[in-house]
Amino acid sequence: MNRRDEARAATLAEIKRAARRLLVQGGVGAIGLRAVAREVNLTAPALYRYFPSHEALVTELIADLYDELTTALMELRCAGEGDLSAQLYLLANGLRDWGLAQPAEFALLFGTTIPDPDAVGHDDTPGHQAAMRFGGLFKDLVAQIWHEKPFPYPPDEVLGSKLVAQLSDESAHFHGMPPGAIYLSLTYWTRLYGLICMEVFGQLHWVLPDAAAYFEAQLYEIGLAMGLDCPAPE
Amino acid sequence: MNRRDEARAATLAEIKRAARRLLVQGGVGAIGLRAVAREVNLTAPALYRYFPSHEALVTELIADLYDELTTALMELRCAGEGDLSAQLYLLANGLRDWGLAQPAEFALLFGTTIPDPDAVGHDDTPGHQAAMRFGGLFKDLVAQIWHEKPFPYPPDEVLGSKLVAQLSDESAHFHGMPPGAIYLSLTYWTRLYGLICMEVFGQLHWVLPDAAAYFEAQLYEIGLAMGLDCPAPE
DNA sequence: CAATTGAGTGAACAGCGTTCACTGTTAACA
DNA sequence: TGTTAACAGTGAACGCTGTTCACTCAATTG
Repeated sequence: MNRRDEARAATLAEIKRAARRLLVQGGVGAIGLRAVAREVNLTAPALYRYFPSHEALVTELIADLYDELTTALMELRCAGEGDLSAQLYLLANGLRDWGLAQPAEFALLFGTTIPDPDAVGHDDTPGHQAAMRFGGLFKDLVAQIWHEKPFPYPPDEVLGSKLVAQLSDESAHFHGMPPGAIYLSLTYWTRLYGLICMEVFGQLHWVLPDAAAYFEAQLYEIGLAMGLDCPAPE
Repeated sequence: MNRRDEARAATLAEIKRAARRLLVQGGVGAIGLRAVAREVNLTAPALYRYFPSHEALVTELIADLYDELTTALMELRCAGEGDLSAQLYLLANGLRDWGLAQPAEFALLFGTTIPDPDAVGHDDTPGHQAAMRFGGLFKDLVAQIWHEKPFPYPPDEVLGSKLVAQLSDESAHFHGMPPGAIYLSLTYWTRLYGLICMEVFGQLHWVLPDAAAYFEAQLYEIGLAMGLDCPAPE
């Protein structure tokens, strides 16, 4: 490790920290090259020694945030050792709290990422892998819940063959759960995920001024459906 | 109506059409003042005779899109005359199809709108009112379904007093439905809404390559829960 | 017919991402 | 140890953005 390499690593970390600071303060739009450069006492072109483009900087920031959120949630889950019900609550509330506390970061990860139809095969980007690790959080927990005490699930007939085929392909990621159980898990996941997104993005305030109680009720409902011993809300 | 006023109205409509064309082709980022101006054979400063700022242009475009989507869905609902189950399917699938067909417009309406904590009192913007009219679509349908054949709903005790209080405040918008029934309706709405958002924004492809079958199953489940006679999927 | 309103233009400003020629400093090799 | 190559960083510039301003010309009004 050269002295130059050390300086480089330090500067790179400082750039990321600055970018993140600007993101929190002023949203994605605030992450300008000149703004970041000013924050670390550099000029804008100097940043091109560290990132090939502005977009690359933001992309790397996204991957970092994903990793950070994932580890934070993993630690949170570890806090509820043994009690799977508590772990579900910790995970769901943890994600919600994180989103509500830092809407800008949350939006960067989960908001409005219109998929490029052309970009199909690039599943090896760090952002993609980080997203997969994040998704694994929920899959692992759900699989553990199911293997410990399988909850009832709809038979293949009511789901339709096309859906069952897709769910079966996902079976490996869900540690061998049957399609019906994966379907239910997916339902719960999309419910929580959609709920949090809507609340953070203000799409829920049209109808509910404070979504906390609603979220709690939904989480309770989902926990019950998974056969967990959940504390009744308020 | 002067000849000048006519020309003005025509130009304004043409500007909106051009902006919309650019939106469809290249997303929100493509709606540049110079790009729009070029499209209507004007210069960028000329647009300031019609809109106070670039943001105002986009905002007005949003309101227009809301209105257009709302009337399109209303017409779609009218197509399923009498059959409430068919109307639910038409509405849900209509919104989904609209979002999938025009992701850019969909993102503009429903994506990543981080609410400004300061801007609380401005509930009189055309965008807000358009959004309310849009929300009314689902509320009206659900209320009609419930009044025709009330579906079972959880008693107030299991929901918690805080949530019941909020739901009761919404009772007027749901044509006098009880809190428990509103709660269930809200659950179905957020499920559909979240599902469509996630699919359009590509957050569902991580786990399901084709979300059509999944959406159909969810819609079937929801229809059943509302006590409707729904066609079983495939 | 004269005065006024208003649409539209072209130049300009600050800021954006990005490129390029150019400085020093640091690391590597003879 | 001296020479050379690699590298961080700068300042100027390009084309782009939203926006403002002085100005022109046509249409409306009195």
